[in-house]
Amino acid sequence: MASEELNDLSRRERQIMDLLYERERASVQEVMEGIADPPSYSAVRAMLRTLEEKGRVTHVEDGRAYIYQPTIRKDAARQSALSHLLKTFFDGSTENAVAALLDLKGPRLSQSELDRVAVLVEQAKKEGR
Amino acid sequence: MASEELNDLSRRERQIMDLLYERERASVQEVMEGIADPPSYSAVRAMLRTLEEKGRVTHVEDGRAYIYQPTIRKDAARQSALSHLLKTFFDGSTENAVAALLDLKGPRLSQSELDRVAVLVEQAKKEGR
DNA sequence: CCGCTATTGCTAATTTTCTAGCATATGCTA
DNA sequence: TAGCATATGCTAGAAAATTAGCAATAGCGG
Repeated sequence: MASEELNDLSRRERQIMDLLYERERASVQEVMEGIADPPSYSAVRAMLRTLEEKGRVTHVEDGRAYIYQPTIRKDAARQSALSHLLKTFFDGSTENAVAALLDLKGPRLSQSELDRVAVLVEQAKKEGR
Repeated sequence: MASEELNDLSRRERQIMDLLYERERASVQEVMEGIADPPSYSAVRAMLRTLEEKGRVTHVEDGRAYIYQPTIRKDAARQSALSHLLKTFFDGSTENAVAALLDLKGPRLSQSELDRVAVLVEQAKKEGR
């Protein structure tokens, strides 16, 4: 049961998938504009076609234009990416990951946001009983 | 000022870098064994050489064998990866990311681990004053 | 010392990725 | 309705990634 997550994608394909997850959906133009050091319009089209063949994206038509979006839901992709990150960089430790996360934005985290995070942790504690 | 993070690496190169971060350091053999659907020994060697040319890894000799490790420190690479993940999947929201993180392991998170996370959040709150 | 094994240095070939650009269709506007 | 701008469908080519395998060297066991 092979359910690859972020493997088997080439560099540019991954860039495109990332953008599609960030934006939820996008036209060829938008994909191209959203990528740093962007490939040509033509190249983006070709890669979206490839991704569609691989079953990673679908498109719907909006007028003449195609709007693409990932086939795997964002929350599933998220879990998978997070899981991989945890394994690769945090030795599987949720605690370490949270620490890094809090560190990342440092003082730019608002008190209220931290409050909400605290609530989440409380909830988890209760559920874990 | 070009400080690429995880771009400009090919699929296999990324797999290798991930493994090196996970293990901190590894021989060619270990890299090969650590990768799912592994490339040949020869291929791994070639890619490690490429990565070294690109400045992403260095090696030291251990007897006849080379032991490779990333040039960018784990904590820096971590921050960068986390930052990218946050942007791509969590709309930049630390809160959402923590929620997903707590969700990921669900009930398998120990009370004591949650306690330590709570402490981290408390600290962040104080520092943010 | 001799042969065996594991390792690196290379180079060349194959496969995959990435790109360009032509042909064609569709909607919009004057 | 004619012309323009913007899309897609293709196909072919160039560039990059991936792989294989030969030659040479170093250590080790007998």
